[in-house]
Amino acid sequence: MLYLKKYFTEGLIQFTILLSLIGVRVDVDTYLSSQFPPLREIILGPSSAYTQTQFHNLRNTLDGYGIHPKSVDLDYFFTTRRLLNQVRSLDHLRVPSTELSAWLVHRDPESVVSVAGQSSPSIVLDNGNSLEDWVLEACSSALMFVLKDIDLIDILWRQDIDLGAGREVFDYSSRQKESEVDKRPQEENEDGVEREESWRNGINLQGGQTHTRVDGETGENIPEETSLSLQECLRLLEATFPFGEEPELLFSVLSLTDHEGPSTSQSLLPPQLPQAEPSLDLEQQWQDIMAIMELQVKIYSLLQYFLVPTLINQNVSLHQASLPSCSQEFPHFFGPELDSPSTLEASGPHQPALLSLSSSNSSNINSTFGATNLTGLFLPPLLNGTSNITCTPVLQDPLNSLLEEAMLDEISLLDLAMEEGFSQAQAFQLEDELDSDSGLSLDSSHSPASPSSSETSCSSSSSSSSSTTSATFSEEGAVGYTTDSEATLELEEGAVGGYQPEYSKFCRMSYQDLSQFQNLPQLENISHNHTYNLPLSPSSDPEHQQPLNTVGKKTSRDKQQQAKLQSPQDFLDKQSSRDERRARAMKIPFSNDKIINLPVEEFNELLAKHHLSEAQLALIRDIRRRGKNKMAAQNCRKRKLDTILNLEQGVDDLRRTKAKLLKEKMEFVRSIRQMKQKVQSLYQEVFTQLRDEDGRPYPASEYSLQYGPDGSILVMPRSMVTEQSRKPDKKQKDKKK
DNA sequence: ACGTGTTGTCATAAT
DNA sequence: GGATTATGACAACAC
Repeated sequence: MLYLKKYFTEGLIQFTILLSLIGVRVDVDTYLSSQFPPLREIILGPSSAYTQTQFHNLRNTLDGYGIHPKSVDLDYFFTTRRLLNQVRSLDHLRVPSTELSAWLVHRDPESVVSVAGQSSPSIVLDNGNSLEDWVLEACSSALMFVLKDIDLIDILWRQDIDLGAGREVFDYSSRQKESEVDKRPQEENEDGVEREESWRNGINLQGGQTHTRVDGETGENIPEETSLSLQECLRLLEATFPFGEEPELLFSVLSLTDHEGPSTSQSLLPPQLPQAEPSLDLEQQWQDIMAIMELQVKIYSLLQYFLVPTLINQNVSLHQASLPSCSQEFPHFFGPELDSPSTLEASGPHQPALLSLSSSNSSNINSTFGATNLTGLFLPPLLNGTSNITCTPVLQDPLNSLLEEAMLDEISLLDLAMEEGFSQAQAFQLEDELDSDSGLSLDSSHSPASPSSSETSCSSSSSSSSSTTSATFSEEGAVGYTTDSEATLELEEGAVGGYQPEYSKFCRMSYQDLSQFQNLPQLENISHNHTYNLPLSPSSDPEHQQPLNTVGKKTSRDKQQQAKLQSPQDFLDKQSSRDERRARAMKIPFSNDKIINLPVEEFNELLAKHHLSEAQLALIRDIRRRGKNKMAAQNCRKRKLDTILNLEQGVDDLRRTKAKLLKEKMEFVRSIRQMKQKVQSLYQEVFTQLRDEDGRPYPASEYSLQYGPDGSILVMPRSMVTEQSRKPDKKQKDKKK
């Protein structure tokens, strides 16, 4: 059981991320919600650590967790939670819910590009399945991606064969042919139709139990049965794709996989692979997964050699396909961060992704759990330093889409830099602009009132509940209390008791709550030594005043103050708020806490019970007004701060969106440019083959092809075209085409 | 001494 | 209309 638990706690997160990277959506909700609530908390974030507190309202709730109808908590609670989740989701790798679906690129008999995961039923992880089955499924999926990539390379080769002039048998051990193909993208128009068809056949991938191979000579689909086991595949791949070797080796493998016996020519595994290899232990599977990832990186890097411009025009993701050299041009974009010690630490064996997840917040996600670091988590430094995955030309596979979402920012920068000819300095500038704050210096990780700090405080206090300090906090729920003795007093008096302990359970903190922890070592540098006259504090009763700092070691300032004190009464006066001192001076017979926090009816009853002078009544009303206003001011400030933070986040979101849209725009522009080139080449080809009645070619200087309104194509003298084009602009565009 | 951040308080408007 | 809340402005205070 420990064995399983170890893998679950340390490996589940990594597995989830890994599988997400390779295109497998994992349902972790079942596990997280029913079995591992802490994990869910770590991944999805604390649920309510960023909500403000209104002490006077808590007493009206059943358990301290409810929200007063008039409280801003009501909408603020949900809004904050939602926004926080959104913020977290921005940079976190998203953990999809409710299903495990493997995108298995497959090849179907209808010669249509399809992705199995889009239509195939999802594999839902339920608790009935063993983890081993799940792991094996994952391995199978990962392997299928590797093999899919082999198919892709295979296809590319067949593409070259089909497009070759003589359809000669290709020498797989030579890349000379590839270079030749590279050099003649425009010379194959004669074979364009067939080439298109060949491409469709070649790219026709499918996952499943059968592997349909496209015959290089006839173009027919040849179904093949597959029986290669996971181990066999891994051994084959590992033995054949050693790192650092030349691409020629890959060709040899492709030759084997495509043309030799059944033991090597079948690439896709049956989904019931766990049954095929039930003896594989989890560690082996994990190593296999890592090996697969490494192999994928290798294959992706090798794929860069194969991309030819003609393929870009087919069905290859343009922006992916056009980045074959980005790793060489911009290694520093990913390299330093990936190789940074923090990344290595985060991906260490003892604290894998968990620490990064739990400690990250909206402001430092990029540095702890960003997409870039995700690659760093799973890719060997030597390879991920070149970020092959992000820049690798691949077909429209789920890895691509997932990576694109997770690494959008970085990729966008790279794309912008390369596509638009940005200088590296410009790219860095844009990156800094995207990453930088809005100048407000509201990094939540440093703000005492920020959600992250609140969460930290909560976790720290709850995690050390055995200590004297936090014991006071957790037992009395005295968030915001000045002393634990006061809390005890409050309980004894029962004035507003009954809700503080429940309140503490949920670790909700008010705006000023951090003052409670100012003596905690880890928080000493955060909070000033302001002592609040908090509404819940019963310290207003002079007779019950106790020295402060019973919850921790005294600060030097407190010691100095205490040294200066000449009497206990002076000390009490020093520690009391002005209103408390006034109340004491006026001999108000009840606490300021009651004055401030009692509901109006009880407050009036309280006043009626005692015979008070006008001065006392006026002071009591002032105390109540000021006390409520003080809380209101605190809430107001907290709201203001939150608003600023949210706006800041909104600015970041908009910047990301802008970068994404810019990237898409560049892709479209490039696509249009390529289409125009293609149309132009077709135009030239058609035009040069046109002959007049005498069999002579039309001189290009005098004639041009024009699209008729009914779709026909006409040969027109340029003089006529010029006249027509003077009127509408559209025709001029047509003329250019 | 000065700047900055935090907090309490007041005045006022809004609820 | 009174009670409460929200918020800008100011002052006091701590660092």
